[in-house]
Amino acid sequence: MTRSICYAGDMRKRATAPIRAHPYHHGNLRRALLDAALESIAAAGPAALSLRELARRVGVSHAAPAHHFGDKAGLLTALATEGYRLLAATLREAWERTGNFLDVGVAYVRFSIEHRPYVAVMFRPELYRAGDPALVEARQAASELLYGPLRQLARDDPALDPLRAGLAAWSLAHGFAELWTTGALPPELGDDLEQAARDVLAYLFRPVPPSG
Amino acid sequence: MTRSICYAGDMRKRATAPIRAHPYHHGNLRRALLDAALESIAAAGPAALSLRELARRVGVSHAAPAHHFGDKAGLLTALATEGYRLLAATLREAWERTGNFLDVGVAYVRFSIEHRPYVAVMFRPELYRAGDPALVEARQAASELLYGPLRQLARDDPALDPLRAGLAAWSLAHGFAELWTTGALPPELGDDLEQAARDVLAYLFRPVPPSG
DNA sequence: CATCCGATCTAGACAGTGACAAGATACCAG
DNA sequence: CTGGTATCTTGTCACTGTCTAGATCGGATG
Repeated sequence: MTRSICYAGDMRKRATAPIRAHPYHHGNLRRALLDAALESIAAAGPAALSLRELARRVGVSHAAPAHHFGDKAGLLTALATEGYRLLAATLREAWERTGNFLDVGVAYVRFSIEHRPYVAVMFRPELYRAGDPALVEARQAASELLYGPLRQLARDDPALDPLRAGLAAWSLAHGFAELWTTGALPPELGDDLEQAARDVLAYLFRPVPPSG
Repeated sequence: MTRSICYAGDMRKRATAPIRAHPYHHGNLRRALLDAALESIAAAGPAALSLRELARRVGVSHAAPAHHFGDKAGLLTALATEGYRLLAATLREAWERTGNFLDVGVAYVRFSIEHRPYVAVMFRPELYRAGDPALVEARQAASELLYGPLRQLARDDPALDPLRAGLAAWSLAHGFAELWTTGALPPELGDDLEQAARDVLAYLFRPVPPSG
């Protein structure tokens, strides 16, 4: 989470207006609500999310969120979209930096853990509007970055079906991340996520030449 | 779901009492509520679950569920426990019937799809009491059935770390099932779950002898 | 500078929810 | 028949999401 939060008591406001606890216009309420939602989800999951509590925490009235997101589902749709964009950026960076397929998988796992609030929403489509155009576009972009590297790998090994092999890799990374976050994993695995992910992911495509 | 449901208008009641729409004692309210919950979760996910609506659908007062489960979390704890027991039975059956490791994975995927309501609760520990003794026991039993077959496989191939290899298999099956249910998979994969799962799971341990 | 207009936020109200307390009913052991 | 306990009901409370109407601000237009 690299974004900075712009709260109500912003310095810009104080220069022109007398000190007020609650200026009428927040400045960047949309972002503040999203950040508050991420915090809340990190603490108690998306099911326990309360729009009114977000509003309280940010210092606006209970109906203010509705204007920016229309709906609770609207807010979660925005979060999911942002999550898919962030995921796509993460995967692209990993692929361009290492050119290594395994590292993309590890990056996927790391993203799932470090940005758990996003992922907790992204893969619960019943919570948001899964047909939203911006969301669909962001999701497809992220998906493409998962399959792209695989197509390249399939050129070297004709026995590899890029679709199913990619799906296997995606499933493996996704499942490992989910099992890790739900705490379902045995403690003998240790707490070094990076190493554990690498060890486990390596079981896929073992016979494939060094790059994998 | 092999259990039969005992609803309010049971024949036994009618013999001794005049025809009543709502006899005071339901007969098997606990099971009826669990079944209603499964239906509701199948339709709208566990987040949208409403105890009062369950009570209405079963034909009891809004506070009746509290007596059997104490709490909404209590009901979900019961569901998760039951889910883990069912999963354990499914995996055991698959392993004893086929002795094939891949088939256990396929059974896991099939369970995740066919009993989606259970799984939707089981892997969202923030929704229930994850420390509940009965639940912990059921979860460990299911987990053991995932690792057991792997230990046997590791005897043939010393290079196999049973823990991490088992985790890879579990992650792969779990991730595939989750991606399938969220509809995140490309349509080119077809709609034959059994075949798709087999194809994808087969990418793990390819070099391992035929039994895997 | 004055004015208007749209974007942003507030205030109030409503039905629905989970949880709690107190009471009613049914069943069962004695 | 009777007392006691498990089961269920009724009433209530604070809280939530959503809807309505209204207040306030900021910036563009004249």
